[in-house]
Amino acid sequence: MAREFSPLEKIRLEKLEALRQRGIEPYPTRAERTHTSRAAIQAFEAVEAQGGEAEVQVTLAGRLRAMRPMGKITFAHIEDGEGRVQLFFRANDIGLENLQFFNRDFDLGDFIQARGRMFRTRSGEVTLWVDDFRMLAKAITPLPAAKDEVVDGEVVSHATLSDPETRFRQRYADLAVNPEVRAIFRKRAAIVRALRDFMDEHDFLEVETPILQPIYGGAAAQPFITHHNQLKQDLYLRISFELYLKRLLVGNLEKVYEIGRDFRNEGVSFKHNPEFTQLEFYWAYADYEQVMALTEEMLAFVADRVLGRRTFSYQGHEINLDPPWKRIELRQGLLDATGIDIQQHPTAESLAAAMQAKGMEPKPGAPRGKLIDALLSTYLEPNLIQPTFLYNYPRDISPLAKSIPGDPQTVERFEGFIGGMELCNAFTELNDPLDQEARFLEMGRDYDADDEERHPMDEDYLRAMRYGMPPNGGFGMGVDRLTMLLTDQHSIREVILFPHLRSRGD
RNA sequence: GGGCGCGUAGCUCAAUGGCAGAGCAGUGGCCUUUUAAGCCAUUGGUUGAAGGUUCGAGUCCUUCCGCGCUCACCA
Repeated sequence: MAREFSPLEKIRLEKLEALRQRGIEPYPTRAERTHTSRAAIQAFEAVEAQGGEAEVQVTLAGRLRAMRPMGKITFAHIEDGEGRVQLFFRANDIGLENLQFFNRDFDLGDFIQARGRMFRTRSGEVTLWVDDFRMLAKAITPLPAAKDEVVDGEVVSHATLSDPETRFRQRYADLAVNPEVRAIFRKRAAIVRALRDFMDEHDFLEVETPILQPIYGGAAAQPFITHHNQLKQDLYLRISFELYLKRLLVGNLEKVYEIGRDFRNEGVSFKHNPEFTQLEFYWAYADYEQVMALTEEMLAFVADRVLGRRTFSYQGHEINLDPPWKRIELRQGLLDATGIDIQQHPTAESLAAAMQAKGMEPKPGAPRGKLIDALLSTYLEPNLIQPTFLYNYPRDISPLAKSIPGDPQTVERFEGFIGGMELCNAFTELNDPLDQEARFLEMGRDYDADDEERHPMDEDYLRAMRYGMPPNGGFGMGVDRLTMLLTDQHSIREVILFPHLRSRGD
């Protein structure tokens, strides 16, 4: 099917043809630039501040974002990676014919290059006085461009692209016209950089482990399934890094971390995307208390680096990342929030009865761990605004965590919450291969690999553990959620460049 | 997957069941320090798609597509 151009696009295609008729290549191979917008303005202001007469000659490049032709002069703004700068064209300098050429055949959205000297206009804006200009790349489709107005020094945009569907499907257009969106992703990059620096500075080794896995594990999520043609083998996209990273501890890599993508074939929501970025680390000879302390240190470090301070606003709440975080034992937290002591209810039946007695509606047939998880999600999580660790979780929802000595039903596990949202999950890792095998069996893994209904036993992981795994603490954190917090975004889609959307036949 | 809501020009939005509109963008013209520049003129629509009710549907009904919120799901 041939591309259908809109009427607006057809006009621009005519201009493209007009350029070619003049012998001008609308997509030249090379560009020139001596200064960014900001550098040019700063260079001029520096000369100005010294009272100097020296001319600041520059060649700038960027995207045309505003044009104001006024007879025999034209003002325009171009935008580059650092900001905007005004251009001033005058028929006296470039010739009337060239000015009209610019006004007629150049459009908003085109990339251009302009040479000249910097000056300050009567109304005070540092501007490029253009003596030569050139097309760098013609835009055929008009940007959904807003018009900006400066009111009391604040930029007010009118008719900005705001439809979420268009913004996410055409993120390039969103980024091109919404500078605050670009700022979010710059901040995200700074967050990831800070996390990496923190781990490196603490002597953790960055590693990469398989995304395509014959047996998935490390979390209780549904996987995506794919297929290797030549090997005639189904493979899963990983749902966590955990089991591979802990194999590395068996290999005497004492401190390892990975930052990468996980894939979970589950519901999409404002805090769930099917693929998301996680940081996991495993730390030999540490326990969950040490991991808790390192978590506090890490987030304070990231905040210092990225924000320059440890407080920030999230959805109307002032959050403070100064250590130490609040610590609440899960049992006590649930007791305070619901009046139910989970310790008094060692079975699902007993706990469900207690919940019913409180007027709750526990899901029929749910195991005890699920009921506790539901209580946590409903009665605790939404209220955990300031950084808080919930710790000591029931064993039956934590098959990879080690029990508390003397309390086999409770494991050394914590989750960190900020802004009413789960951010991280960590525990003292189970390193007893026989106990691990028993837990896998309890969780429904099976040695009978022929039965497709059952999740196969990860025998290789157990073999690794049998070689001996040092005691260790492990940690996982959603990098997207951390970015949501530090950029004050309610939706995970706002911090993922190309969030998952249902495909559409265009 | 369930419930609720939304989908109108390139963008942002109007339109009691009764002629589909505005601002910006676009096009033509005037304008030599403007900055949402201004002034004059003007183009632009399968109202997400398909059916139905009605003399008449952007509006009401059904189905479908997509998006949002929410619930469920989610160690």
